[in-house]
Amino acid sequence: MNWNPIYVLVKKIPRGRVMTYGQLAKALRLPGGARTAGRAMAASPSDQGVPWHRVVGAGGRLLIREPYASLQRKLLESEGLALAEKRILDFRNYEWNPSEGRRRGVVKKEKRG
DNA sequence: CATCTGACGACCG
DNA sequence: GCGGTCGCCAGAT
Repeated sequence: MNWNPIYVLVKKIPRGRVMTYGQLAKALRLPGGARTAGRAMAASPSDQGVPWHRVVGAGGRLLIREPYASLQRKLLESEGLALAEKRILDFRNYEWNPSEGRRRGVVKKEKRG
């Protein structure tokens, strides 16, 4: 199969969490950087369970264009993420790092006022 | 071969 | 915080 390491890593992103193209590139030391990750994602197979919607631009920006943009928004919202027009709100709380592995790493608790 | 176009990211104003 | 620009690299025309 096309076990592109990018897809392997993307598959590990937990539900309700996201990673950026740049993070993927950095984690896998992809030559060409984030664009390479983006190119791979654009060609991600739809029948291999790759949660492509969990990959977003730096800062939690939503970069995908229609018609997939709508689908991505829908999927992310269904996983509990709050979205603004062009980005994920409180992106920092959802960003996932492969090192977290099975660590809790869940949402950082907000300071109570 | 020249040029344009991206599922990008860092910078700058 | 937002839009514009530049650097990067592979594919398409």
